[in-house]
Amino acid sequence: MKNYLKELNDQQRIAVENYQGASLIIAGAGSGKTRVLTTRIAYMIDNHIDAFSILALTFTNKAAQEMRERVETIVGVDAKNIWMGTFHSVFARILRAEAFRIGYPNNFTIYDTDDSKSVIKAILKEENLDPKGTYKPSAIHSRISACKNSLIKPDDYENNIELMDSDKSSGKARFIELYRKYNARCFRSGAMDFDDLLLNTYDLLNNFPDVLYKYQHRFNYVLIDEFQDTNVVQYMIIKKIAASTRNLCVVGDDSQSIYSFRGANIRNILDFEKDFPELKVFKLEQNYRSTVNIVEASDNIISNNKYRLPKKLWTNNAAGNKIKILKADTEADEANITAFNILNLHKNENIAFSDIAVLYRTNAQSRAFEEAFRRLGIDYRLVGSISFYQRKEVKDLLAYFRFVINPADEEALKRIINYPARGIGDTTFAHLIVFANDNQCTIWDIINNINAFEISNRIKTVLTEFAFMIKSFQIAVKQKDAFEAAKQMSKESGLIRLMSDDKSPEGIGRFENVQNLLSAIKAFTERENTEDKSLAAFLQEVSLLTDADNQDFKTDKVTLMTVHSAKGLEFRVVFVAGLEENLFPSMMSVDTREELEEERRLFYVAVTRAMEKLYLCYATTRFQWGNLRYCEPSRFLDEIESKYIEYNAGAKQGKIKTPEIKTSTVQRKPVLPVRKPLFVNPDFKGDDVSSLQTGMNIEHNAFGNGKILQIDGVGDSRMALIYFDKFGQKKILLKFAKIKIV
DNA sequence: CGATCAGTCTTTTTT
DNA sequence: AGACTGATCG
Repeated sequence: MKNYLKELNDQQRIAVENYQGASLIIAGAGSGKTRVLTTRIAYMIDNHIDAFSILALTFTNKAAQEMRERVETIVGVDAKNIWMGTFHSVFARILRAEAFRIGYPNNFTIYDTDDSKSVIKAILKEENLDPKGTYKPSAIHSRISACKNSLIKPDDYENNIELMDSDKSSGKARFIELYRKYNARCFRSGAMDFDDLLLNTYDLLNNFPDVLYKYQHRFNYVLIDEFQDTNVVQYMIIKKIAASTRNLCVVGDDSQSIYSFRGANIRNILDFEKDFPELKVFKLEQNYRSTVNIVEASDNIISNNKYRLPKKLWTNNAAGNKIKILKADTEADEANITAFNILNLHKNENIAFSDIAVLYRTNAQSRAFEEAFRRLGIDYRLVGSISFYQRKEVKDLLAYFRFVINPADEEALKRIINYPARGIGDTTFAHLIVFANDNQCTIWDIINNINAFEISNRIKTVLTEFAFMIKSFQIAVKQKDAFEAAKQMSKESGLIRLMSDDKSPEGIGRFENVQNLLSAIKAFTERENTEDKSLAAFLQEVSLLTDADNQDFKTDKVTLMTVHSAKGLEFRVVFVAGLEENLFPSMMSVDTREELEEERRLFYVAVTRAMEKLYLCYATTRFQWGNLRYCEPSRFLDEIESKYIEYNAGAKQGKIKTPEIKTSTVQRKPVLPVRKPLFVNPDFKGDDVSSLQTGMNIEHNAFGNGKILQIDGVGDSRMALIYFDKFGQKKILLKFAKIKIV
């Protein structure tokens, strides 16, 4: 028997050896899931399975990287050839090769949530809808996202009477229209949002048999980590890819499913059993991570959930310390008590800071801890929801790169066109959008033909200079390597000067971030085993990185992060903060059993991160929206049997007061103007525009029938003034127009 | 067009 | 309390 197999227990080893066919590995917290997955892959390669034919999908980029390293230590360089990554990054890679089939440029941009919301805001503005009323950008976005994650496209949505009716009755009748317009706008910008990466991959496999064939035959073995957190599209995609070989191995723990708000669906596990009736089920129930107290307390917690697969974790580890409950007066007090305990652990028990984590429900809670830690000189690393690449100054420079690579990218253009200030304000940009809409072309097309349009000469000059600069950047990107091109753009755009002029502490921080971005590009171009070192490849990679992917957990610092980002990690000591009603469980999630059970699974995840010591903290008062609130201890604390718990003085007797309920201010409903939806006929064939003359009756691909009132200009600048029956008078640049003579 | 100021709204969680 | 928006003025 191979040496690495000897290190496994019987359940683990069987799960490794049975790599053919469909497998469901139900792996409890701390049961050696990653070890099984990596050993299984190594074992496959040892048994002459071609590394190129293995696809392994993980939850984070970091997990993929670590898994690759671990496989490599067993089987060597072959591990480099395995396709390993997150759903999003692997599919983005596939789409980059195949995007042309669905009408996208291969250098398509990936829109992050901010970009998506900004697109929605722009649409709401054009449609004169109130972004604070019924149509909140974030609400629209999450609804669109939910649709995409459940494979409901605009046509499906419109045909679904239930959805349409519920929109009507809730006053959101125009949602479907916004959904379509949002998609159209992204498409026109050559951009895909996170959900499109999944949906478009699905479409690709579904609509192009040759593509499906190609990937089915390329990936003979598919492995999925954290399967409980996959959503419908993700499952549909892997089902398609694995359909011919049926070698699909999924690993997961239903008790750790914490992403249903993102469309994750525990039902995938049930569907998997139905779709692959031949599957073998393996259960990993021995916990190697935590003490008896922690394992049994976590079992107390999770047994309150009704919906779960039967399994029982056990451990051979020591009984360990009791779980300590810390009661604090305020959030600052909570942070101080935590900091104090951390210093004690560090001094008296010689526990490294890097072995300690503070976990909380919401990112906003980090602040108090940061302050306390700074005051007491405790080094910490903050894993936030905003990654390095989402900081404003970094995104600004990235936007230059994005736009140079994909000049259809409107969101990028919006960021850079007047930054640094060039005297191109909102009004001008709004004009450009109107011109682009009228001409059914991109804003970049308009800028390049700006002389044909009615706009002040000052603006024309500035825009022409801008276009000249962008074109010089485009040449740089073609001729130089990613780093040199990036350096040139950061200088010549004026961004560097803008940053270095700002001598405030924040300004210096921003300047450093931009320098760090350039260093990251440098490192990217010098990296081994990355074949595509273009700036475009760099952009794609960083748009899918999370903050956790960027952290190095090796330096000796205490880790601060949300429970969500702690998934998959473990620490010798864990503090779970803010265990109060309306915070953990969240106020938003106590209305239904399903939501509450998800909060409980989240708490379960938090507790099971701890190896040796666990502290559960709560405060009796907390500042929220500038108001002091009284807090009740979390109901979850009562779910742990008292024999596993040790209270600090008076911890259990929290003051119980009903929190004040903030009454919402009555908002006046905006008057909605009527606007005709625009239907663009994709199959429309225009006549030769040079034959057009004043007085002709014509048909336009988007605006329908009209009459030419006037034509002026020559060459590319030739424009027609047209009166449309449905849209009134418009000035249209003939270069882009699709017009038929009637 | 851009800077400043007042008023509004915010909190889940993330690829 | 702090970020963000929109209105007003230079």
